Amino acid sequence: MYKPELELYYQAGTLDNFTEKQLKILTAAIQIFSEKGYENTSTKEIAEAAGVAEGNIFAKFKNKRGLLNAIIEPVLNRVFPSTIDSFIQDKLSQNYSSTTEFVHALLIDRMDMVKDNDKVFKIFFTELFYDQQVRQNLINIFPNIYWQKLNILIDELKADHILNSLPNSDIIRTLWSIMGGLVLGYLFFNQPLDDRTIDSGMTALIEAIEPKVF
Amino acid sequence: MYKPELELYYQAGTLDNFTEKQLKILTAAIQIFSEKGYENTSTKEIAEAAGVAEGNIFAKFKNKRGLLNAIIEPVLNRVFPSTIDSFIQDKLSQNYSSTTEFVHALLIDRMDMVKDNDKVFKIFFTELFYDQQVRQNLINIFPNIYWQKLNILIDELKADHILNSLPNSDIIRTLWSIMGGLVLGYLFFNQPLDDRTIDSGMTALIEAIEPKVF
Amino acid sequence: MYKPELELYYQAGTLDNFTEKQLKILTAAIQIFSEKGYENTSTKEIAEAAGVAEGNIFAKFKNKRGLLNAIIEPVLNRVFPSTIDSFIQDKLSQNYSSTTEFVHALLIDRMDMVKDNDKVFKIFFTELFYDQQVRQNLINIFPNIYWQKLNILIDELKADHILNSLPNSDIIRTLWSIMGGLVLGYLFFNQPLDDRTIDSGMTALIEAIEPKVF
Amino acid sequence: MYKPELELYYQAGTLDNFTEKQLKILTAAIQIFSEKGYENTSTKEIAEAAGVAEGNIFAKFKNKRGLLNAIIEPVLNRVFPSTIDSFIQDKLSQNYSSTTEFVHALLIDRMDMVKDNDKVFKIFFTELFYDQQVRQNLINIFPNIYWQKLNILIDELKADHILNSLPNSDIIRTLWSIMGGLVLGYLFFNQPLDDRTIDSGMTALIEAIEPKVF
DNA sequence: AATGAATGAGACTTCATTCAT
DNA sequence: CATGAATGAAGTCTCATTCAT
Repeated sequence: MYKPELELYYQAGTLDNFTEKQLKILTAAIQIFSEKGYENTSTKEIAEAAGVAEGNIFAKFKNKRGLLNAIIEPVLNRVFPSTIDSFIQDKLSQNYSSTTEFVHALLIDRMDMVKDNDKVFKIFFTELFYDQQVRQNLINIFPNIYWQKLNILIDELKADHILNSLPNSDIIRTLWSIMGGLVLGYLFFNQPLDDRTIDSGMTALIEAIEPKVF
Repeated sequence: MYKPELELYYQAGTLDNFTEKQLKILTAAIQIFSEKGYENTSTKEIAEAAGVAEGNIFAKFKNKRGLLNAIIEPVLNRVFPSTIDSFIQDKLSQNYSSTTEFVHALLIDRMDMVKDNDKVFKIFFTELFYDQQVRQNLINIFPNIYWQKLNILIDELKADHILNSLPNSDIIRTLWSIMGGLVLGYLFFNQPLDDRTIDSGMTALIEAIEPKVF
Repeated sequence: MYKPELELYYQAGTLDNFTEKQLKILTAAIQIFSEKGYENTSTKEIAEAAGVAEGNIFAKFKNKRGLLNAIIEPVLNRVFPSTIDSFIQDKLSQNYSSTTEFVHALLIDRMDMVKDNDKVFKIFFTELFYDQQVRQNLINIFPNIYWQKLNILIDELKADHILNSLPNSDIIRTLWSIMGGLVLGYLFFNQPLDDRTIDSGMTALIEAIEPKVF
Repeated sequence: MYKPELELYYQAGTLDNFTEKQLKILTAAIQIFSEKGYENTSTKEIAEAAGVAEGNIFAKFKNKRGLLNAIIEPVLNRVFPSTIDSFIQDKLSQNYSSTTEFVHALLIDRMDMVKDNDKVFKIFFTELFYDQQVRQNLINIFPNIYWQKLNILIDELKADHILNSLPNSDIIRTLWSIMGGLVLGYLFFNQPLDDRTIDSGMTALIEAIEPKVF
């Protein structure tokens, strides 16, 4: 469903604006940034790996930071909003009949996306923890309206006995803690992200957020 | 129990080898590294903030990286091993009577430590995700013997019906996912780490790893 | 026959790879190194004298040492081997009829080369005495095969009564002692290296190494 | 006759003014300067090798250059003048009966001195080629009066048929070329300076400067 | 659009020297 | 006399960025 590496961009047809050399730059940058980190990579190194002249980087991406942003922004602007959107809009209409179904809908697609774009996500998370600005950008992605909708959705899922009665913020944190644990383990600590592992995370998550039955 | 910032070092009396100016450097570095990141901080900036000549940094810490290591190493060499040790040795003898008790023993002290040394931990986690070497160092902290003991301990807790029957690796991942979620949320996303929040995380963790009762 | 300063490089067309600014750097470096010595010259000083930005030095020569090597290497890799080669191969075929002729063939060209590239040779000899590595490089220039050929040649010259019966090593040392005396006197002690002086050295050398007649 | 290393100083009783620590500094400096060169040696390194505090160097020798001068000056102020003096005054009275005798008187003692103080001489020659000031100091050692006396002496030796009729400057250059070849070969190129080698140099020198017999 | 030589600010680091103790 | 922490000028080198070709 998601295909390797530049997959995140293709979907929007964004890459149509890139020349072949610019795509080489982007690919090389993703490779090297993910290996050595943004700060430890020089533009010269990227140009050499891409097989182009250094000046090309600045012609298209304005400056080095612009190149990083071109990699990070799709995660920020496309992955998160669309995730939330599909979560709220599409999935809402599906009337989950069980917590398992709900959790499943959330997890599977996202994990595939991470695996298919692992280098991009590695860069994203690295910068997320390194750069206050990136964190702020992530936070700004979610305007109040989202939180309101999300809260309404969670309240409804509670009423339907899909979620337990913990505060919404706790449910959300548990959700991204488990998801984050899987993803960061995979990206940074060579841990598996196969079906069994995802299932296991799903089980833990369900236990934590489903209503207790008596 | 743990007191602010340089607390991590004091315990071992390590700071006895530091002159007053060197302590000022360390304090300034912790402050600025945690704000702007290691790569975005110049040694000149640190020296100015510390009110000393730049050369002092290199006299004591050899180079800029040595200064970072002086901040990170206590987390690596003292926090983690002692945590594991106390977890395995001390706690083992306590014969936990419930999952709640077991989880409580793990969480509370560590969270206090994070709160009291938040800048140091922020630097640590930032570098953990930024620097492959730091990750390797963290991994090397845990020799095989630890994993063996840990597995034995978990097996015993399973037999005592303190933990459920999931694979040990899943239990461990759930454990540090929930803990990590609390800590990273606190350090990087301005989320609370008060007693209520910790309790909530504890509850989620317990639900996920305690045995199901019928 | 040899023309001033960068002559040593031109012969090989090596300088085709140099931009105008890089040539200015090389020329300035030769000038200042020969005046003040490598260690007492800053890259900033060279850049200013060359009228270029300091960064250019490192773009072409990698580091300060690389700049020195670019000056020294032609002496090492081109002057010495070619001297030996021509000495062994070309000259051998000429069937010297007298010691004078033999000595003349050795001395004249080399002395002209020294005079035309005096700054470069001054730097070379300074570093030769200052730096163990340069000495080692010089020694490595002469593989065993050279020494074997040289010994064979000397033996033949002995048989032809061109050289006396002293041990080969003594003949060689006398040869470079006299030559070195002329060169070092010229380069470092403002002594003349005109035809008369060279002739005088030649005479002394011949007296020392020609066979005695009875 | 000359004993190792600090021998050059002892003779004058100069070392009476040195404390034990200062002697250690001097010894360490001679060792390290001769190995790595003056510019590549830090005062800290010397202090550590001497087992004293860095400040001691400056208390006695004023600055780093003062330490170098303390090593070089004895060569300059004691070795050369006394050599010349003894050459002119003492030896003159001996009425050499042959060139061999004359050369022998010059060479033997000097060579022993070099061997017994090899590190000091290595430093001296290195600096001689590296530093214009040292060369000037060496030249200044010989006031005109010396040259006049030397010329008179050489003229007398010519009249006595001890030396040939070459210009005095040529005789002098040949003399120090051969001597220099022996010494520099020994100090910088691991060549022997044993009796046989010295004899061989002596022979070459004699051939070059003795009168031709018919 | 593409090149890569050139720039120069600023980074890290070294090190001779000072001086309070 | 002895110490070594502290200084800060000066050094080498990196690197994002510009711009003429």
